[in-house]
Amino acid sequence: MTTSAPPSDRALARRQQVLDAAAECFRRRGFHAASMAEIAKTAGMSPGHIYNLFENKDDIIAAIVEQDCEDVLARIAEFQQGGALLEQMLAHTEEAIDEHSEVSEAALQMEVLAEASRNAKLATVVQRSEALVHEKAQALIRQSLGDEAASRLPPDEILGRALLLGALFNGLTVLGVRNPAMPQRTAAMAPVMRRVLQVLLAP
Amino acid sequence: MTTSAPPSDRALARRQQVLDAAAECFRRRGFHAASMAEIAKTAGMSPGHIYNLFENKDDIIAAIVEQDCEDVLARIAEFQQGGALLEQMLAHTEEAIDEHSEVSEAALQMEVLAEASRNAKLATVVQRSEALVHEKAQALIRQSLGDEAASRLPPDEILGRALLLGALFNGLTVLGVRNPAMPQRTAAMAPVMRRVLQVLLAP
Amino acid sequence: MTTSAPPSDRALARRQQVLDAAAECFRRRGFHAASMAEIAKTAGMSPGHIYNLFENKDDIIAAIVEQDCEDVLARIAEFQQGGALLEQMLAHTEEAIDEHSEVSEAALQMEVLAEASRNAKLATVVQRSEALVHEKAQALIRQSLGDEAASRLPPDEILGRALLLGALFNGLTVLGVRNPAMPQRTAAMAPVMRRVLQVLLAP
Amino acid sequence: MTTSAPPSDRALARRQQVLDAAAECFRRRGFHAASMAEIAKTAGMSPGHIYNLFENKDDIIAAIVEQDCEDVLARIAEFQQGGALLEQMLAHTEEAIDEHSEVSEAALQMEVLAEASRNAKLATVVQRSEALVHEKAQALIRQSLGDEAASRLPPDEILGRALLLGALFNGLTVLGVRNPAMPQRTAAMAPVMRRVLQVLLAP
DNA sequence: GATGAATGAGCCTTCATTCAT
DNA sequence: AATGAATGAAGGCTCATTCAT
Repeated sequence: MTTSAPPSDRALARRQQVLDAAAECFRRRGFHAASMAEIAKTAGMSPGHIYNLFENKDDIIAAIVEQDCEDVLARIAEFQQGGALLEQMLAHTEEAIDEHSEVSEAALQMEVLAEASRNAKLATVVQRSEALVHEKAQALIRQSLGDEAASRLPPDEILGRALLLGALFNGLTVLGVRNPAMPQRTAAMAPVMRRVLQVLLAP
Repeated sequence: MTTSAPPSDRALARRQQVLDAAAECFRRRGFHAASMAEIAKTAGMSPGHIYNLFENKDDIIAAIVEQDCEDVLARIAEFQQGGALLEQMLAHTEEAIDEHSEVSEAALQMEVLAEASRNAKLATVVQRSEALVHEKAQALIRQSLGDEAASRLPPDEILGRALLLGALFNGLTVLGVRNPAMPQRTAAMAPVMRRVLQVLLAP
Repeated sequence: MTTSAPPSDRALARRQQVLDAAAECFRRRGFHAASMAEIAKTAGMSPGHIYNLFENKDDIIAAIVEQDCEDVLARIAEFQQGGALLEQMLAHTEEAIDEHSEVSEAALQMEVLAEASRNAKLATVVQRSEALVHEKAQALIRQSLGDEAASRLPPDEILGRALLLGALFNGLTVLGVRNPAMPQRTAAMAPVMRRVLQVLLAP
Repeated sequence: MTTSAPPSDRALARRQQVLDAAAECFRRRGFHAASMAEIAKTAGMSPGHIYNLFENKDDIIAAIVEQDCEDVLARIAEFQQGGALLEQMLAHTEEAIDEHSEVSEAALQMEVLAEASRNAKLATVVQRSEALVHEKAQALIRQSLGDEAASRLPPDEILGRALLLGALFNGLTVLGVRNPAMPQRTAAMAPVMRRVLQVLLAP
């Protein structure tokens, strides 16, 4: 019943095909409206075979979230090697805003979160992902402040900054759905955002 | 097809029953998983009768969003009469955080947004709601700054502040789902949040 | 439970309103697609009240068929007083063709017949109507031939002619549905029809 | 959405199962009263699977009509090879009458026609079927008359004869519903019918 | 590994009919 | 006599999932 053997390389590649196809379908149609048949067709395989690679539909979206999480961690790692965090973010504020509020990606995020609030397995994945990201984010902030300065702050200060920074970016995603296509949005937000980033990242 | 006569008081009360029941079901199960039968049962009426009060299932969630919008506007109006905005928010930071990140309400919000990105009718309602709220929020910020100070700011400055403030609160909602039940969350965020609010609301 | 008192004049008029409205709705939408709500609205009364006047939806269509039958009998009676049958029909061949193949009426006829083949009550009405019409038609043919000539024919000859005449007109109705809007239809059929009528009605 | 690949032999056989089952159910209960569940059961498969073979319920009845049409065309082709048309018809008049007025088949015809007058897709199929049959019928009549004789007739004469012949047989079908089970019906009509056929098919 | 035919539970919606007023 | 709110059964259809091949 349960998969026992370790997945072969071939199986891994097939899994990735499904993940890519599913992400595309979910973005296009939403999690519920995308049918396994459609995903199978997009992935170039039969519906039945997907069940040799994934437990069920929920399992697919969980795997997508896990992969997204790794992307975010990789992103953070880049920052970590890029030197002064604050300067980097100030330099790419507009891009960051645009990227987070891109609507089709934002829609998928909402879908995932809605689903996570009542699907235990997905909730686990989402929360683990969140935990990992927060941990890294705190490390990044701490490093950016310098160890001395960081150690002089109140104990939860770094946590609070990381949480709020996360909230801010997630809020941009929500904005992407609630208010798509306002032309001056990015331009209006950027200067304000820069001041907020100062507050969150400066010593 | 649609009822043309203005709905009677009785019908209005019945509609409200359905809206309350539906909101509860959507929170509990999600929009797709909540069946009309379940909503009907919760509302204490037959499934068929719901269709005398609402066009269809989509119409129900649209009405819920409209009502939420009115609640938010009422909330903003209270602030408007409560005097200095910044002081009020600084005084209630913890409450605001807790309230926005309450998980069952947050789940419903995610559901609505996910649905809105693919359902034209709902999208219209969500976007109109967003527009109204933003308008009021800008008025509130302008009033809070004082007319002189406001007029001296760059043209999109107020817009940018309102957008970011909105994003921040929506981000708290997302946090409510991604990271439910971290005990020190509110305590850790509040001081940081207060500094951010200063940046967003001070002259 | 059962209606006991004889229907008042007012009730009779209300019944007629319903019959007219229902006939209109059935023609427009078909028997199944026309809802009692629509009929009620068209008749200018509430759905509930229709059930004070008719047993149920089937009862309405049965009453319509009965009324149609009376119309046909009246039509035959006119012919009976109009003198030579054959000459009358030859003079109005085109009209008769057009009238019988008019599509919206034809559609209703099909609906009724389809329904009659499995609704016992309606079947009774339809068959009684058919019997009455046939009887009158035979009388008409007999009268048209003259009693002497008629008496010299084989016993079932008149019956056969009446049946075939009926079939022919019903066939035009079917044609109205199977082949609506062929411009030259009437013109092409009329001369042939006249020759057939000669065969059916001449001594 | 729709299956693009050509249906396999297996699929074709399954389709036929459904068509046979549906025709039986429609005859027994009527188009509207026959449920997909009943059809599925009769066809020995699950309701869901029918939708792998047919677009929807309407599509099934359309396919039935198309098949009927082919049967009729095959019938006409037999006549075409059987030599003198008039003689053949005179020799089989009784059978033709009985066959056309067989009640359960007649009921299905009525149902189809009623439905066709309101369902665009079905209407197309019915009208195309009618057109094909008429074309063949005219060819048959023309051939039966001999080319010389046919060419000497007025231009719409053949069309008129074909239309009337069609009407006559369709009228028999209606008779099958309006007047089922009159014992002497066939015997009474046959001689009259033979004289009418002379008029329609003789030079 | 891979297919795709097949299942069947369950959903939204409609509508004839009833009944309290 | 008349209303129209309310019922609830039933229908067409979808789709995640299974399984014989």
